[in-house]
Amino acid sequence: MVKITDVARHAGVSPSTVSYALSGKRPISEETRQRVAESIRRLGYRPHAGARALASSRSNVLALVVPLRAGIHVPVVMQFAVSVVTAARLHDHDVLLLTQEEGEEGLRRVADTALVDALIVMDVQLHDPRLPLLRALDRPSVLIGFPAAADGLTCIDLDFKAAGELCVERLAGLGHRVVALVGSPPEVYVRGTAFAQRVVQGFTAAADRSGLASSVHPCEASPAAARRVAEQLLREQPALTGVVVHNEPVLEPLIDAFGQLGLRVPADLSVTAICPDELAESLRVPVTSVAIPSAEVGARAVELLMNQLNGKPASEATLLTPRMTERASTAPRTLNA
Amino acid sequence: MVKITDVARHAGVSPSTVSYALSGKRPISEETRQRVAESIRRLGYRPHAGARALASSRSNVLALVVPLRAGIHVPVVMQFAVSVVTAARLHDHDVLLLTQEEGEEGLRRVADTALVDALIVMDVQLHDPRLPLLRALDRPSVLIGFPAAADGLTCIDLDFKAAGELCVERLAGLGHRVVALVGSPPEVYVRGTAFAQRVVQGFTAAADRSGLASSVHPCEASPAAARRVAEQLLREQPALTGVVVHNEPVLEPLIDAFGQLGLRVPADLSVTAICPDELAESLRVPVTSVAIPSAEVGARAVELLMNQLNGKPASEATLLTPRMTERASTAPRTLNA
DNA sequence: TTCCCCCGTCGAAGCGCTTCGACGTCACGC
DNA sequence: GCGTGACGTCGAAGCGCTTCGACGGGGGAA
Repeated sequence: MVKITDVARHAGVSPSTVSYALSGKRPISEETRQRVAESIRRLGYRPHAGARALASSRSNVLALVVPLRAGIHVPVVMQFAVSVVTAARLHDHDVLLLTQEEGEEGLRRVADTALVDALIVMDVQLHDPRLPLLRALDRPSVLIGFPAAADGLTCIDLDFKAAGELCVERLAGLGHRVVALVGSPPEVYVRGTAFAQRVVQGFTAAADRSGLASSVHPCEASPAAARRVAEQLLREQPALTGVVVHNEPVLEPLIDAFGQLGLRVPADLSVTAICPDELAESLRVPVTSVAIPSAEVGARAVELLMNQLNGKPASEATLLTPRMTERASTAPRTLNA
Repeated sequence: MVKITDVARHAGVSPSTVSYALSGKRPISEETRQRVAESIRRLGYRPHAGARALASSRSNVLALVVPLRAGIHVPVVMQFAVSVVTAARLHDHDVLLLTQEEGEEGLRRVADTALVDALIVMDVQLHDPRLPLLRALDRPSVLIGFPAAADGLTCIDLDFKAAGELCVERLAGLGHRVVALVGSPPEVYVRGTAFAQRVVQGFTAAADRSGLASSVHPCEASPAAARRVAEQLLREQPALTGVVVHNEPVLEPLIDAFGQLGLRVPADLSVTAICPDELAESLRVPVTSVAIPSAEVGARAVELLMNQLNGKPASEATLLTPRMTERASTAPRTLNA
């Protein structure tokens, strides 16, 4: 293994000079820098990560905790993970993958052993048991999602409340008067997953504000459940002309089910969704949707951590403004009349 | 930060004794071990990962390279990643997540900096450009999937050829005489993804052996493409009664498309698939399928690495025997006659 | 009884890097 | 002309851990 002393000897400088040439933490003359760079290239030198971590107390690794629970949409998680890795690499950091299964002990372990410099935690619950730990840890962390009390914690997420509102307002703007929200599976609400609840809040608030009749329906992630919800909606709200869907796997089956029940989208029924753009675009009837910007959230989360690692003050809350893309699933109600 | 010398002092032993008590690499009396354990508990000691890595030249971290390409089914990747993390933890290792985007340089980096002890590489191509590098690297690696020449490399995967055969044989056993394979998107074959090609081989070989008329159809991962393939199949092979699907996102749309074209599954058409069990089970018509055992592959991959890290000889090839689960999508051809 | 060897423990020497203080040199301002 | 800094570099001191050789004591073999 070629080490820093080998490079130093080869370049005719001291090891510390090589180190400074590499880190830029002290001025090094252009000529020396060149010579060092050349020696590094020639010898194929790679600094030893462990030695570096020990000496600098920086591992240049971030922990990413991914959820495994029922009811979360896997591709979104994956896309998010990838964007975190990509963003981290831009800052010369790597990403350690932890599963939620590891729990608080896992977080404590990677933090206390100095395996990682900072943590990103996904799928935050309203009253997440990990919050006290994250506050107490001596390393910065970013939560994806907002718990009930976010004080002292850095959080980021799509503004799901605004997303819910946006979906309703769009329908209201098209003249729809009776709307329903088809939401995530019941267990997601039961365990207090913040983003799901926020969508409900936004949906309800906006419906009330606009004077719409509205209802909320959690829905299992299966075609059969979608079918049941569709039937139930027609039964209970015969005047229904607008549906907001916040449940990726159910979006397509639900539209199918409405179709089989004689309701065409968008002729008889307008649908808006909160889901990744790729999903919304790929359906038979492309769906007007609020995007879940996983890539942006991931990148921003990394930026927030980097700021903290570089001693900048931690901004507490970052809510990303939802953006809606008009597609083929929405139409003015006048057409249905 | 509490360090090993603190523990040693508190327990009235030397640091090396603490180290040996922890690692078990030398005999330590039960009494001393107890005392050390108690001190560790009391002081909340956690060994510094970097220091450990430096001194022992073992980071206890594995690299996992995940694919990002088009045409791969994301949930399978995610499930695999999770199983790798879980298995790694059982061996006191963590997992560093790399994207394929990082390429060979990424592999070299984490290996040469001693950031990781070993690597797991997914989505191996038949002529993967990373193979020479992996052979040359001074740390062990396991490939998920088989390249054209696997010599000197440890590989593991489902036996996709056998899986393709199994699907055909099942259909043949039910009396079907004309079969088709609906495969992965064209780009997957173009770039020489081993498992996709192996399925085709198995499918064709088994069909020939059984004297079946057969055809192979790559298919984009969209409902529209599924529809087109369904129409094409009916046109070109009117006598078709058996279909093998190796393309997760297309499985459901394809069955739907056949339905709309007047072919009921399994009454008119028997379908077998190679896909995760969860997918096969969740469809309207649960599909007879060969499971993709991501969890098992992940766990086994980790075991293989651990063996190599512990100095045991590296087994070269591990092919997992495919297992088929009978579900509702297959029926004897006599029924259709 | 004597010799060996194994058990249990210690001390010291690193592992390869970063960082701190120090030092010489040079340019500048007064 | 000399103090003052900034610049560029060096040497040494660790960072916290593992591991190697050594050593005293006790038990079994001879």
